[in-house]
Amino acid sequence: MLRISKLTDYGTLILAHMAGFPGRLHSAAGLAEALGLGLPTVSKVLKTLGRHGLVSSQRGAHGGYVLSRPPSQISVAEVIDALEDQPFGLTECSASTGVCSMENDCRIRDHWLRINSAVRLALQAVALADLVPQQGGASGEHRLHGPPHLANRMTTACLPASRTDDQENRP
Amino acid sequence: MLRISKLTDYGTLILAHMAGFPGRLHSAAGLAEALGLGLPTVSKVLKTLGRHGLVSSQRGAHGGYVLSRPPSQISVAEVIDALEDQPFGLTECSASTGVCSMENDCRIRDHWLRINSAVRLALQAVALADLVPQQGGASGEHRLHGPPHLANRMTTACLPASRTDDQENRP
DNA sequence: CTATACGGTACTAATTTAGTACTTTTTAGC
DNA sequence: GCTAAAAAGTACTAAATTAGTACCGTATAG
Repeated sequence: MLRISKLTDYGTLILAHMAGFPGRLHSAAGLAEALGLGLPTVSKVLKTLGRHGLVSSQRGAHGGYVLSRPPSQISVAEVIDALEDQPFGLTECSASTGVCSMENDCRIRDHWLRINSAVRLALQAVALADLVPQQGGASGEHRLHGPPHLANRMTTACLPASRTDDQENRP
Repeated sequence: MLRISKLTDYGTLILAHMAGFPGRLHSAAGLAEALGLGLPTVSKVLKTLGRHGLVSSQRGAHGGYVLSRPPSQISVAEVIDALEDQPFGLTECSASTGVCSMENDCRIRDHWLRINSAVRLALQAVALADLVPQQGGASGEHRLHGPPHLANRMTTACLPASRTDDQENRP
């Protein structure tokens, strides 16, 4: 339903948070704390982001993650590409070729391809740096931390969020 | 994952097909046949589209469905609104208010709202008439039927946004 | 050499989506 | 009227996805 998955939402949040501290090393545990997310979940997301080259990792004690590139050089589209399993596209036929037997005869496909491009351009136009309001600094000027609970902010349109109070459903 | 559901995809296909025969009454069975989809499924989609006013129905023997408005006046965004359960929005927080406890503190939310708007605009810009290639023009030759199987053509779509100036590139 | 922290894989559970079945209402045609 | 075609409504079952968790392996600072 035109929604991004929760993990992608978490990823965006994590990266936007990191974008507020350019160059700083963040441990998965620290990020989980700061954002109010579960450690296993944050870990999972960071591993995936690392595999896609959006963050670089430093293993061992005192290790952690850093953005691989300046926040202005990483777009939301890339975050989505990294975290969503399927290739970008509103319809499967617009994401890959050969999945639909109607393909050659389908008059709608070309249009989906165009619609996809438009959507993608819009997403490419937004960089992580744009998601950090008072970012200019670099040091801890923003307060993103705190007891966050965005338990379920993401989803596209959808998520259930369930909770409302502070800690409950966060494992 | 930024994808539209299959039912929405079917709906788009059905409506685009109908758009090729303006004013003509189509029975659910006839459409199912022409598009190679299951009758129960087509019925379900048409009922929903009817409830949202995109098609008008005529009950009883020789009944059927017709587009409620000219194909140029129905946008893809409306089709999505009618068939997707959740309200439009890439993230839940951008679709509704009050679902996320971080809301007031979330710096990312405003951006998601902007991104949503951009995506939505892109979808509103495409009308059913645009999905019927040789339609208004004159040839009435379209052959959309056949054994279709659009098994899963639709899926993710991601969303978009807009921010940076445009670089729109129209593929 | 030990504690910390990332990396990979696999599994289970929950949520969503799709599809189907059955019943009711409406209307054209005999 | 009666009958058949066709939409409308409701509910349920099954399938597919997503989310979250666990566990084990590897690297490194002190």
